[in-house]
Amino acid sequence: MSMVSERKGNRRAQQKLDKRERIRQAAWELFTTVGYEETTTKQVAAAADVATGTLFLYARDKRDLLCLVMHDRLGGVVDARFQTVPRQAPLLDQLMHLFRGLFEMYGEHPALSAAFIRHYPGADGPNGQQLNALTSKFLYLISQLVLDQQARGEVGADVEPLLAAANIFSLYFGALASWMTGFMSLEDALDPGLRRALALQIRGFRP
Amino acid sequence: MSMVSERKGNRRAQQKLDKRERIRQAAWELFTTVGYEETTTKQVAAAADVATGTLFLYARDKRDLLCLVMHDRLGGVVDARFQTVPRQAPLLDQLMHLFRGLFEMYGEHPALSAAFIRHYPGADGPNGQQLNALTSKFLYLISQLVLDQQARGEVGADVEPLLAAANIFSLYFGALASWMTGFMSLEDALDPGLRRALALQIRGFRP
DNA sequence: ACGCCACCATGACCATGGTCATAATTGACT
DNA sequence: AGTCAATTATGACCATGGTCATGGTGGCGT
Repeated sequence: MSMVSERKGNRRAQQKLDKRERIRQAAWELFTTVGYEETTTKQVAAAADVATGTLFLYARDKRDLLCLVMHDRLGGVVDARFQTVPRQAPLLDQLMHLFRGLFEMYGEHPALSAAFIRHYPGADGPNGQQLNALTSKFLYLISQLVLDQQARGEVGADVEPLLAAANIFSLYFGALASWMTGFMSLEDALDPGLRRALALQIRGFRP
Repeated sequence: MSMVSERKGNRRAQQKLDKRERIRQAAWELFTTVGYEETTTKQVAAAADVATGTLFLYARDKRDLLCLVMHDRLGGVVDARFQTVPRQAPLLDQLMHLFRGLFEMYGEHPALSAAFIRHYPGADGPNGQQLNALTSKFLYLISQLVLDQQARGEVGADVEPLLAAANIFSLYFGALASWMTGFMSLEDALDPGLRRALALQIRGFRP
C-alpha cells in the first residue's frame, strides 16, 4: 500500500469527489447562464458528463443541487468577510461589512440568488444540511462579535450572544425577503433596509 | 333586470366564486388529510369537480393553490387575534397574543404549515399576491400597536412604527424557520424562542 | 493474478405538474 | 328567438423531475 499513489490509496473516493466537482461546476454554469428553473436536471447531468440518475446520488433533488452549488460560494464569502471584519468598529459597521459581502455576491447573480433564497427555508437534503451547518457556523461567528462588544462594554452583559446572533440573522433574511417581493432593489434592501433594521435591534443591546 | 336574481344580475361571476370555493375546499381537505406533496393536482381537480386545466385558472401553480388555501385561515386568525389584543398589556404580551394564535393554527396541521412556510417566501402567483397584501395589513396593524405604545411613552418617539413592525415580523418568521429545521418543537419555537427574540428587540424600543 | 463483493453508475421508465387548441356558456344587442 | 363576441371550461398532451432494476468497477483477500 501507498508508495506510488501519493495522494491516496483510495481511487474510488477520488473519482467521487471529481464527479461531485464536475456536477457543481456544470450546475453553476447552467444556473447562472440559463437560469435555475429553466435548466433541466438532464442538462446538468449531460454537462457534467454523468447519467441522469447519477446526479441524484449527489443531490437528493434539484433543490438540493442548488444548495450544493450555493454552499461553496456562501462559505467563501463568509470566511473572507469574517477575516476582514473591522475589529475596532462599532457592531453595526462590523455587521454591515459582513452582509455587504453577501449582498454583493447575491448581486452578481440576482435571479439565481432569488431562486436560492426561495428554496432556502427548510432545506432538508444532504446539501441542505451542509447549508444549515454553515448557518450555524455563521451564527456562532456573529455571536463572537457580540461577545467582543460585551467585553468592551458596548453590549449589555445580560444579552445572550447567540440569541442576539439569531435575531440579527432573522433581520438579514427579512431584508432579503423584502427584496424578493420586488418592493426594493438589492442595494436598498441592504443599505437603507437592513442597516436600519439592525440599528433598531442593536439599540436593544445597550447596557 | 334584477327582481328575481336577488343577489346579483351576474351569473358568470357567481359561478366563478362557487368554483373557487369548491377548489379551496377540496384542496384543504386533501392537503390536510393526505399531505401537500402527496396530493396531486388532478386529485384536487377531481374532488372539486372541475377539469385539470380549470384548476390553473384559479391558481397559477400548485404553490399558488397552497396560498389560496392558506390565505383564508391566516386572515381569519389575524382578524380574530387583533380584535382580542389586550390593549393595556405591555407590547410583548400583545405580540405574544397575536403570534400564539398563529402558532396554534399552525399546530393544528403541522405538516401542511411546514409546506406553506417553505413556499411562502417569494410567492408570486395571484394568490401569493393576496398573501403579500395580507402581510402588509399585518405589518400595518402591528405598527399601530407600536404607535399606541409610543403615545403611552413606553416606546421611544424616534422608533419608526413600520420599521419596528417589520423587525417583529422577521423575528416571527425566524422562529418558524427554527422550528422547520427540526431543532425545536412548535411550542418551544413560540415560547422560549420567539418570546425571547421579541423581548430582545423590544429592549431597543425603549425611550 | 484471480475472483469476489460492495458500492457506484446507468438510462429506460414513470408519475405529475402544467399547457393549449378546441369546445361550451353566457349575456348583450337586435 | 337568433346571432355574436367574449369569457371560461375541458382534457388530451407534453416536458421534466425523480426512480430503480440492471450492469459495471474498484478494492481486497487469497
